[in-house]
Amino acid sequence: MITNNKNRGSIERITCQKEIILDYLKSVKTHPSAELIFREVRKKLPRISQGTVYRILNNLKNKDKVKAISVGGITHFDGDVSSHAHFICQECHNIYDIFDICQECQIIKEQKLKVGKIKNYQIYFYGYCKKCRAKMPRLPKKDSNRK
Amino acid sequence: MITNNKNRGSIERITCQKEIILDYLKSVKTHPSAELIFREVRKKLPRISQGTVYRILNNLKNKDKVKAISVGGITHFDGDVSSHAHFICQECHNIYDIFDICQECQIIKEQKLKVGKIKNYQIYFYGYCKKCRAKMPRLPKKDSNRK
DNA sequence: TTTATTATTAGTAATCATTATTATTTAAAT
DNA sequence: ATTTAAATAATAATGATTACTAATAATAAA
Repeated sequence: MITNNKNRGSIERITCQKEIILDYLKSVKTHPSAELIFREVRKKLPRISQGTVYRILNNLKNKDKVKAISVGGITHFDGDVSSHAHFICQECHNIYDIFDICQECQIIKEQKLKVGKIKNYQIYFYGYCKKCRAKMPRLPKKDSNRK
Repeated sequence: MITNNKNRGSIERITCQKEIILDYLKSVKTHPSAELIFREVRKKLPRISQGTVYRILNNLKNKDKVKAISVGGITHFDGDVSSHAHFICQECHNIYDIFDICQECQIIKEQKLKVGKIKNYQIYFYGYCKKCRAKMPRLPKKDSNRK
């Protein structure tokens, strides 16, 4: 029989796993990894599996409900989807939010390039944050061989 | 006995593996992954190992001889270390160079932020390139569940 | 409310890029 | 030529992420 559902194909279901993961990401100012999100969410849902966390995070990302930030091969997630950049400390690996940058760049405002239209963008700044700089007696060696 | 070598600590040796990898990266306009670099370099050095390629690429990156570009969990390398951004096509996954952006942004020019000094940065634009757009009858669905 | 349907999940195994290890090789200093 | 330690090749290990499958549970239909 014919359904009245306007959605073609699969219907999205509301589950508490989705809600708790999104609520957690909206509640924190940090940028947790999937692994950390899994550990935190498991406090509320002890039976949740890692695969579920990864799948839900990917779905949220694809729906632009969260942003993904790649740091040293690990994906971190940001519940704040407003336009902003990130500063990543090469010592403590903390991720800092940088607002007030995107309205300056004409390219970002126009969202157009010769090669194609910009759907999305990511800006990463790297350096040593002031906290870490204060702790350093000298600057670290350039080729530390570490990622 | 005391050495006259100005370098503190380890001495860097010149090897053909390093030279061939860097020459390859300088010669191409594309942005190959470590895996592809390994396959290409092996044509000249059939006995080179993957570990060597990864280590040399990391060293080159740490010495700012090459740039690393992270796309979908895979690290790609760019022999052009001049200031430029990248446009990544979400369909064909090609990486396009975008020049003429960095001189616009005051923050990038000043290299200073409240949180710390900018040593380095990466700008990624995402979208569908014109080539792929021409092939598409309609826009793809948002949540394709693919990375 | 009960039943049927199927999206979603939990648990686990598999994948795959990258890193670590170690014996061997080799560039360069003596 | 000999020495020495940096670099390599080969291989194993790691670890984040994905794939798979049987069980569960959110909706729709009866």
